[in-house]
Amino acid sequence: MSATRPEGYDPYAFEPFAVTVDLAVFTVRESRLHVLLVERGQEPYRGAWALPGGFLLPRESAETAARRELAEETGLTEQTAADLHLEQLRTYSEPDRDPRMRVVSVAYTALVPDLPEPRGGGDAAHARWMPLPSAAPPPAFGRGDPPLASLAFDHDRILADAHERIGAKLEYTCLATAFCPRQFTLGELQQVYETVWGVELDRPNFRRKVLATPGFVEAVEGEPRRTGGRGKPAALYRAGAASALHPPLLRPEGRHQT
Amino acid sequence: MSATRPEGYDPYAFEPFAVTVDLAVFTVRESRLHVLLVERGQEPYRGAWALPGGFLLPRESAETAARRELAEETGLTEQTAADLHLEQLRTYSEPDRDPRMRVVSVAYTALVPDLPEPRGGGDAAHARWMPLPSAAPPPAFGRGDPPLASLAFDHDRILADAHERIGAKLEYTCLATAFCPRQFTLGELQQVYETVWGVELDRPNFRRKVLATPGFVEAVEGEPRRTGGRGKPAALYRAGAASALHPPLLRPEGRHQT
DNA sequence: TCAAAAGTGTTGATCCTACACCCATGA
DNA sequence: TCATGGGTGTAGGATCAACACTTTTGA
Repeated sequence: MSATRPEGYDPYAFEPFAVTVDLAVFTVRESRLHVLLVERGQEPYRGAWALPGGFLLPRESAETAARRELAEETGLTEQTAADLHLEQLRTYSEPDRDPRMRVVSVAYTALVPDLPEPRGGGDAAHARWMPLPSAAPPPAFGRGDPPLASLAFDHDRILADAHERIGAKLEYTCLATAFCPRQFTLGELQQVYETVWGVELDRPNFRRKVLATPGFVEAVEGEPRRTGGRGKPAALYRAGAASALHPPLLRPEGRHQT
Repeated sequence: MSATRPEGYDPYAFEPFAVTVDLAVFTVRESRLHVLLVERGQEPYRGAWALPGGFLLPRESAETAARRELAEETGLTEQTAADLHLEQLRTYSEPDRDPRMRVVSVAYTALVPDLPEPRGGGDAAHARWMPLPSAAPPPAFGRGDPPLASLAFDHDRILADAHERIGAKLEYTCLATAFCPRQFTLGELQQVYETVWGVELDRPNFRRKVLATPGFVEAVEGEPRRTGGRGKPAALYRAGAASALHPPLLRPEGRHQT
């Protein structure tokens, strides 16, 4: 894809690349951030946990492949999975990241509401939601932190990058609602922030901030109410049309560091 | 790269993918944002302008390939090019983005100071700095805007994505300094913001904001001074160690929109 | 002496934080 | 009636935009 390609370039002359997608699928349950992992049934890394993923089909874009894998691994229909938040993270291409052959992987991050236990559509028999350490993720833009766990391939690194990214994106986008069910209370939305960031937020201020941002959430008309346990029932909201937060909702530590 | 790979997977059984890197190299000169383009010498899109780029060598990561291409196209030594800002943008993998074969491209964004005219190291005989329309780029998170120009392949889209990304990143990172030479004045730094965003900023406030952010810039000791034309000579600074801006430096329009 | 760019000061508006306080519900 | 979570109010501090003003240079 360049002016520098030699005239008679033959794609078969090079060692072929395989292209895969890997998914970091996050959810919030029981005030913990969880990621969807699958247990590998074969070498290499047999028995190790890995991010779900798979090869691109011959006429599939990475986006399409990621959406397909997401549906497969969560056990949802493609129809339902089409509504889930999915975004490209970055591409990993170190030559030896897979010991067998040259594999370039396009990693995606998905945010889903608390779903029923994954029942794989065949392949993903050993899929599980794994809680992440509840410590706050490293502040954005710092690399080189140690891996969180010990996953197959370079999936520790991918997971750490994804974790860091969503923490940063909560600051200046509305995507926290992607973790919530169709209708949710402001308390539930606040829990998402507190869980992902690992901090406590002031409820009155959080409420004002969210409601003051046009398009972040919309009140649900018929005033049904609902409770998270006991206490006063809360008003219900659904996600609004906005995607960016202006001005951003900064992490409390954010304002005291470099 | 997944538990779903069949046991006897043969990479040669699939149509092979080619993997390339494409570079959106930006610079600021004469108060205009410029991008480095090359003229294609062969079909398809012969005679059209395209982003520089090329194939991954067999044992090269995308990052390494991008760094190598950056050095080649700018005519700098690899040594010098190693200091330039280079970051992954995203990966483009639509099946028909190249009419000849299946090509997956990892796009990178590079920010460079105002360099001498590119004298390609052989391949890039027809490289040129092209000014971008001086209108402000679309605010972050809005997609689906019309392409800026008419480049080969899907390079319009890549360029638009890169343009949008750097506009957004100036808000919450320190990377505006990547556009400046080793030593620069605050006036030059402000010009970078004004050029990329297409707005005018208040000089006193800009100055205070930059100096109040620890690690953004460092005063150069021996008080040499320098002028941008006429007027009072300005103090010189160099880039600091910080990479993130907390709190961010928001675009003026940013605070009045959704 | 004038234009142009650097740099300092000030003021009023706005935003944010940290609270205090009341409301509605289940046990 | 008490504990729990939802929701409103408010005062002080920090931040910021706007603009006036001084300084230093080249022409």
